[in-house]
Amino acid sequence: MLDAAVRVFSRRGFHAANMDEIAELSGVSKPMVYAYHGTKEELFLACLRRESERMMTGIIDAADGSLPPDEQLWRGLRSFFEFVGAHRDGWSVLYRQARSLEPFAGELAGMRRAIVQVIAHRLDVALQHEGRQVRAEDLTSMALSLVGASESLADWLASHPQEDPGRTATRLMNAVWLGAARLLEGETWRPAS
Amino acid sequence: MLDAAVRVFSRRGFHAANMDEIAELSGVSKPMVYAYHGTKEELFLACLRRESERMMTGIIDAADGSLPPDEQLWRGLRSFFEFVGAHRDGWSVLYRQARSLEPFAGELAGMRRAIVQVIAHRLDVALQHEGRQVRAEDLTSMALSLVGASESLADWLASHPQEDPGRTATRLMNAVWLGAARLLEGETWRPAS
DNA sequence: GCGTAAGGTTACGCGTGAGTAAGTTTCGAA
DNA sequence: TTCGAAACTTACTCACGCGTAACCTTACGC
Repeated sequence: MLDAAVRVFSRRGFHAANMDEIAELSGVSKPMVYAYHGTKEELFLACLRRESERMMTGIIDAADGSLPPDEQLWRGLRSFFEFVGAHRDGWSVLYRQARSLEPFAGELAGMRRAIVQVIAHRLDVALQHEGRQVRAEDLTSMALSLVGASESLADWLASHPQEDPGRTATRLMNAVWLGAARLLEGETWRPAS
Repeated sequence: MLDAAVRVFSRRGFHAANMDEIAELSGVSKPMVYAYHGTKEELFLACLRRESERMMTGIIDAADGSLPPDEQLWRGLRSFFEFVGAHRDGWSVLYRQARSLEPFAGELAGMRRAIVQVIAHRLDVALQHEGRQVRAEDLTSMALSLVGASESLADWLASHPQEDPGRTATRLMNAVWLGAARLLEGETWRPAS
């Protein structure tokens, strides 16, 4: 029943989705949907919570803290892309719908900030381990870039069903990790003008 | 009048925005809005077109093709972040609202694909100039990552008014360009497992 | 067999907001 | 001074879709 809701919300968007369609796709009548999940907002929130928990637990379990930093990062990314590949509709609800709808945007934004902070912290640990100190704001912007790049590739992956999530994760590692490694060596790029 | 519409759309979202509020903020009555811009969808589209054109012309003008690749990239990025800094509401409409609304998503997605292809092509030129051949799909994923990272930082910038757009652009260059440089030297990251 | 409660459905009330018809003011030309 | 059209407003219609009241039906204890 939540599956039906997630599908309709992802295809139509929160507002354009109507409860009758969700009910029909669930194979029950509308008052049943209300009986089980309350109002439309509550139903949407239930979808949101389920999908975000599925995603987060996968990532957290994958990125075991005892592994080396690059391995941690890679496993986290792979888990993320696997979630997107397996739950395209869920991803669409989390990323496209919830982020722009006022009652829900805050919750999602908070979750995203938490992820960014976790990644920034891991980067910090990795860099300190190599004896380098990096400003907090630079760490944050690196983490933000990484998350944004992941989201972008995730969206691409969601519309390319034949693609392998692991391959996508590897591509991103290549594009990002090596840049981080350079920074780690003290190299920086500066504008000429 | 479009300014008022952009503001309301960005704050409330397309559906929650109502024409009465837009009319009131414009300082005219509702039928006037309809007289000048047709239906709500047409009004939104007008906002979309204006904001996207502002953004695109800025970026295209900045990234003059005769400059060296890194300088081109940096100027394009700086122009993009300057747009976001100066037109937060416009950015919000383009990025948060339009992408998730069915009648408009296609147009925006097409524009974004075009940007990704342009960047991928520029990267290709830069790499070939250094004598390296890279698979088309790798170029695309690098460009997608770059665009996603830019969007992510743009969103962060939009909620940090005191921040300097140029600084944000420089940070992104540091995080991304150096990674590309490594790839350029033939180095790649591979999963251990 | 018969009351009753759990688990449904059908059919409606009602607010909201897009879009408009009809009326009003402003202002320039004759 | 009057006519008329352009520019604008007030006050409405009407569809849509959330949420619910009222009505069925199946199954189980007594």
